[in-house]
Amino acid sequence: MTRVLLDEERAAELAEIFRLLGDANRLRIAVACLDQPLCVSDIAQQVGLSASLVSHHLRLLRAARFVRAHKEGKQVFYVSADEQARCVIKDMVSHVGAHRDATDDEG
Amino acid sequence: MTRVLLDEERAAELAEIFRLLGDANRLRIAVACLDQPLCVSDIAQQVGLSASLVSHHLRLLRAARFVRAHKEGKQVFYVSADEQARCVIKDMVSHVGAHRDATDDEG
DNA sequence: TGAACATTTGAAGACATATTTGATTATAGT
DNA sequence: ACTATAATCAAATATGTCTTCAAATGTTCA
Repeated sequence: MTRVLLDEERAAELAEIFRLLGDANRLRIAVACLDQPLCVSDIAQQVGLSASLVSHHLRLLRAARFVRAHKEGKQVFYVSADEQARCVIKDMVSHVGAHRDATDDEG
Repeated sequence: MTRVLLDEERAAELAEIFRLLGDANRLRIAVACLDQPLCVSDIAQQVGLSASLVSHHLRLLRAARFVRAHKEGKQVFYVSADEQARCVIKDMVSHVGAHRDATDDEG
């Protein structure tokens, strides 16, 4: 049997991650950046939110190292920070039984 | 390549789960109930919170079917609802790299 | 320099949530 | 019936968060 231990400090860390993904808009933004870098306005259009609001959420996601950003001219592209960030989301999505799509050529 | 798709409705569902675990106290309560049923006062003592507050959080966890309850005399015991609920937490904990303990004989 | 675009920032408002406190219900034992 | 314990509930406070809006920053191009 495997017991999960969780002291106060670790609980706070873990809860912080959960809390961050606990907003539907922010979660959709995080998911949008899973597979390829997207600029703010593209994300905004994809999730149907204002660029300002998306930027606000991206700042939080970046602060928690869920996404990283790089600049190209006027635009700033955001993408999942690393494989662990992707795993956390993908595993959870599959846990809850969301749809997956094996296609590669449609976006 | 596997793309994760997330429509608005599904994002809201998933975010709801994340949000629920996004509070450190509530997360610790959920973790405490992972392996064995515990009554409210035991949980309260274990996490260092008032019984009232623990009860409050347990109500939310139960509403989301993260835990289930059964009564024994004056006490109400809470335990993780099912294997999926346990997986969601344990996977996340391991993702973040929390301690695990393989012992069986200490409580 | 000036205009147009992309993004960020700060402040304000609306809204939701966590926590405390005291009262209330339910159960067991005397 | 009375007491003690366990848990829940309701109201109130405090705290935090999401969102919007307007202004500001930085970039490209003419």
